[in-house]
Amino acid sequence: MANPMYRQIAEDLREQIESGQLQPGQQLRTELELRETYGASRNTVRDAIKWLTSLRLVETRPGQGTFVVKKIDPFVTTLSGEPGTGESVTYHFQVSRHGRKPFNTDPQVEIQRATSGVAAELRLPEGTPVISRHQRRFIDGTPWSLQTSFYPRGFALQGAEKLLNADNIEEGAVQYLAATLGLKQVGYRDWITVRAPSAAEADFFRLAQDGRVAVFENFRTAFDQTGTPMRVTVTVFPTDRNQFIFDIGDVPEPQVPSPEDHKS
Amino acid sequence: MANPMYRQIAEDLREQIESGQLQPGQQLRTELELRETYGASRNTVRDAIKWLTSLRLVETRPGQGTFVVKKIDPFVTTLSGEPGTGESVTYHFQVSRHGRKPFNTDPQVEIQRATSGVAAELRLPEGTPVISRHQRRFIDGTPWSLQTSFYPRGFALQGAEKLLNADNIEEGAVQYLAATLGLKQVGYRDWITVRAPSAAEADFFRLAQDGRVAVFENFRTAFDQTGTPMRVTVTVFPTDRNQFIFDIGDVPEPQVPSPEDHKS
DNA sequence: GGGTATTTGTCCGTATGTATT
DNA sequence: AAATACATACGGACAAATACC
Repeated sequence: MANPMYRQIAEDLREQIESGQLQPGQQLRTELELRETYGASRNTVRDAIKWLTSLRLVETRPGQGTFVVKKIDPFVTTLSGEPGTGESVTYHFQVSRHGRKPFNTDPQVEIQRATSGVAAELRLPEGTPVISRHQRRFIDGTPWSLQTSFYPRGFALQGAEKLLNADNIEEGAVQYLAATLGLKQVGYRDWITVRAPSAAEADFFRLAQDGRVAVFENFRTAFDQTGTPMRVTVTVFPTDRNQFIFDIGDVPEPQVPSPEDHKS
Repeated sequence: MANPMYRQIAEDLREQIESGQLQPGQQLRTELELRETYGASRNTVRDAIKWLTSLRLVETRPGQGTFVVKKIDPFVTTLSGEPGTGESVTYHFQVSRHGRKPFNTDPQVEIQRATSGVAAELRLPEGTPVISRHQRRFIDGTPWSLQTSFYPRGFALQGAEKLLNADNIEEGAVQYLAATLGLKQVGYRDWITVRAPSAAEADFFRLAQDGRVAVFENFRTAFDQTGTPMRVTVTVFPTDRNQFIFDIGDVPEPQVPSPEDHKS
């Protein structure tokens, strides 16, 4: 089947991993030992390990060894909250259900020119200045997501000055905009894609730089009562530790669904 | 920065790709030529190419060369249809909006024992026999998704015999179950994860076997008017050609959003 | 169909560097 | 400081896939 020798070695090791003979977190035998075991050269053994690395089954640590990857207990985020609920509230709710502690850095606020994507969503000409509020978000100390919200700059001039403050808006941006500008968020659209992380993202999330772990990118466009987009939020999540739930229509209470149950 | 030579070579090639100097689909110079260009050994050049491969920037074709990956015009699927709408209808609607032609194989119907995940979602004991209906789905000839729906076996005995037929249920399974068993689908929960493809999945989707392109796995649990799960649908989509939309609350009409606009 | 040139894939051996313990 | 283990880099040989004549 898998003719080349390095694939056969990889297949053998893979079976040991998937059968539980090699446990998550456990160290494999060293390259020199595996060379003896399989009667191959060290480079061929390394090719086998690279193959398993690409499959995200093992990871190598210089000076230490090769280890079976530990599955991260995933962060499960319900993205279908109430339409009038902002991101922070929605996320906070979901996360605290698991008894986990989220932590957000204070937002980094900038006036930026809208990129084509953000401009199109906000129905503004490309390059229009917008308010950008960027946050890094952790759960129990683990890097969880990078989030940037974009608002039309006019919002700040029309009475929503807090958007320009580098503080969390305690009452939530949704409530704040409703109170100050009379903008009610009546709905939103989530657009979910997957791509390779940028170098900065890989660094923040402590992912390998080679892109083997991808990231979700979620574009959320929120609409006010007139059907006008009032905000675009871009959130990036590593795919190795995040899962999402959307409830559509009438769905009974969660029963604390366990991610462990979700395997084909 | 990226000290090792192969990373420097990779970085140089990457800039050529991202600057557009090397166009999608275009062939890179051969390994032998790059060896001359960079004054490195062929193996070092190959390491650089492997790095770019892992980042999904290039792909190699034996006997032909190395090519800049072409971005696939993505299939955008709206997963938040009406709660009373089945998968086939929802997907069909979305896809035809783009003037694309979906094609589903006839379902492969089996009685299987529920795995732990499916059993938990259907609230059945693990190992309970369930009806499994599996389809391969294409758009314009491109492998698009693999879908398996699971129903309690009792449904067939109670009057919904068509569930056991290896034919598409023309009126849609949702309408059929409403007509025969009085089960109205009032809502569903989508649970979205990302993982490496199995060998069979990589084969079907024509993905590399090394898992560098991941797949979405969506677990959809549908509920009837009593809040009881009536179906679990597991759908697998390659992440290199699929994106998803969820509309929550009041969202204005699509305006045919272009995926090209969605880049950070 | 067969043969040849081209290009990537596999496998080996060796030497040295770097990270960790 | 020494030992261990993976990372980088080189050079060489042959195999396999593809394209072209």
